[in-house]
Amino acid sequence: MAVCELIADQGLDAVTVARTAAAAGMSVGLVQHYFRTKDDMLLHAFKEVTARIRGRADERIRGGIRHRRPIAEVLAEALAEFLPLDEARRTEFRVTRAFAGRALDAPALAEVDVETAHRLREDVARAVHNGKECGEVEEDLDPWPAAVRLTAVTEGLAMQVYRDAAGTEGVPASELAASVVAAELAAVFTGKCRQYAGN
Amino acid sequence: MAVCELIADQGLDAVTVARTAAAAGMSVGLVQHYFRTKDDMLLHAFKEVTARIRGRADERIRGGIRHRRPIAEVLAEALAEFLPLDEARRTEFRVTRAFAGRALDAPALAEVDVETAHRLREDVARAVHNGKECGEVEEDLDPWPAAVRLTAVTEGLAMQVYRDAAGTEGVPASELAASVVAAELAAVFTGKCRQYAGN
DNA sequence: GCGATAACCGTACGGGCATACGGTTATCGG
DNA sequence: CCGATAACCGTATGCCCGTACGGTTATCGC
Repeated sequence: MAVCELIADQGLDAVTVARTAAAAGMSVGLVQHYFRTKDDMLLHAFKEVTARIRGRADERIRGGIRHRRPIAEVLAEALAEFLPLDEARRTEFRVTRAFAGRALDAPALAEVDVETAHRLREDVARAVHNGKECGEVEEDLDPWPAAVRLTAVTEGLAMQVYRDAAGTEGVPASELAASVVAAELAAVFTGKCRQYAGN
Repeated sequence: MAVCELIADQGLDAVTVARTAAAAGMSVGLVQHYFRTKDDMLLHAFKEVTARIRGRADERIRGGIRHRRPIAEVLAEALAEFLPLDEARRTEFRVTRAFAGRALDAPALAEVDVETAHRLREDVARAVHNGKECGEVEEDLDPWPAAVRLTAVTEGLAMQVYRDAAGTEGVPASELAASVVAAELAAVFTGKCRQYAGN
C-alpha cells in the first residue's frame, strides 16, 4: 500500500489523505470511497504490514516443519524477519514503530499491536514445546518464560540494530544481533534433534 | 513538566501549545517566551524525562558502588527502572515511547534517543567489566555483547510488560520480567563477589 | 527613580487538514 | 437496453493549530 511508503520515508504525521491519494495516483474522493475515515485507512495499513511480516515468519516456520529442520535453526530465521537487517525490513520496522507510537492512545491500533505480539509469543512457545518431542529441549523446561525471553531479546535487538544504523557505528550491532539471538536460542535448545543426530 | 502529563494521558498528538499552556496554568504567550517553537518545547520535555529515568538508574548504580553490593544485584535494580512496573514508570514509559515514535523522522529527537541507548549500553558494559575485578564475571567474557544482550532484553521486556497490562492477562508478564532479567544476569555474572563470599 | 530586561497576556492571521457533498463515468446482471 | 451499484473526481467548508505581534506588568541593578 502507498501509505506505508509514505510513512517509511516521511513519517506518520506527514501522512494526509491528500498526500496519500497523490502517492497512490488517485483522487481524494476515491480513497474516501474505500476508507470511510483516515483512521480506517491507517488501521488497514497497520494490519497489512503486520500481516506481511508475520506471514514471512510463518512461512519460514512451516517450511522448516515440512523439511524437518532443527527447530532452533528455523526459529533463528523466523525471528530474524523482525530485525531491520536490510532495506525492506528496515522500512517495515519504521512503519510498525511509527504505528506502535501512535497505538499508545489509539485503542484500535493498540489491539493489533498486542495481538501480534501475543501470537508471536505463542508460536515461539509452541516451537519450544515441540522441541521437547525431538530432544532439542530439556524435558522440564517451561516454554512460556523461554518464549517471553526470546521475543523480548528480538524486539530489543531490533531497536538497537535500527538505532546503530543511524548513529555512530563502532561495532555494528547488526553483526552482534545474529550471535546474540543464537546464544539465546542455545540456552533453550540445548540438545540436538534426534532425527538428525546422524546427518 | 506539564507536557509529560499531557502526553501520558492524552497522547502526543493531543499536545498543542494552547493545551499545554492551559495544563501548566499559563498563557500561550508565556510558553512562547520560554520556548521559541513547539518542537523546542517537545525536545526539552523529551530530554527531561529521559534524564530523570537515567538519573534514577545512575543513582542506584552509584549507591551500589558506595555500599559495595554485588554488581548483578545492583544492575537488576538499575535495569528495572526502565520497566513500567508501577504507575510512575508506566507513565514515563508511555512518554518515552511516544517520543521514540516521533523520533523516527525528527533528527533532534532521534539523537537524544540513540545517545541515551548508547550511554546505557556503555554503563552496563562497564559494570560487566568491573564484575571481573571482583570475581563475579568470567575473566574472558566480552562485556560488549553481554551489554547489548542485557539492554535488549530490558527494552523488549519493557514493551511486553506494558502491553500485558492492557491486554488479556494470563500470567502477568510483570512477574516474569524480574525472573527473566535475573536469568539473563545470571548468565553473565556467574561467580560470587569475592569481597562478600563469606557474608 | 529609572532604564532595561524578563515575565506575562490576548488576539489575529495564515495555512493545512479531514470530511461532506454533488456530480460523472464505467460495469454488468437481467 | 436499463437500472443499479461501484469506481471515481473536484471542491467547499469548518475547524484547529502554530506562530507573530503589540502591549502590560514586575524585577532589579545602579
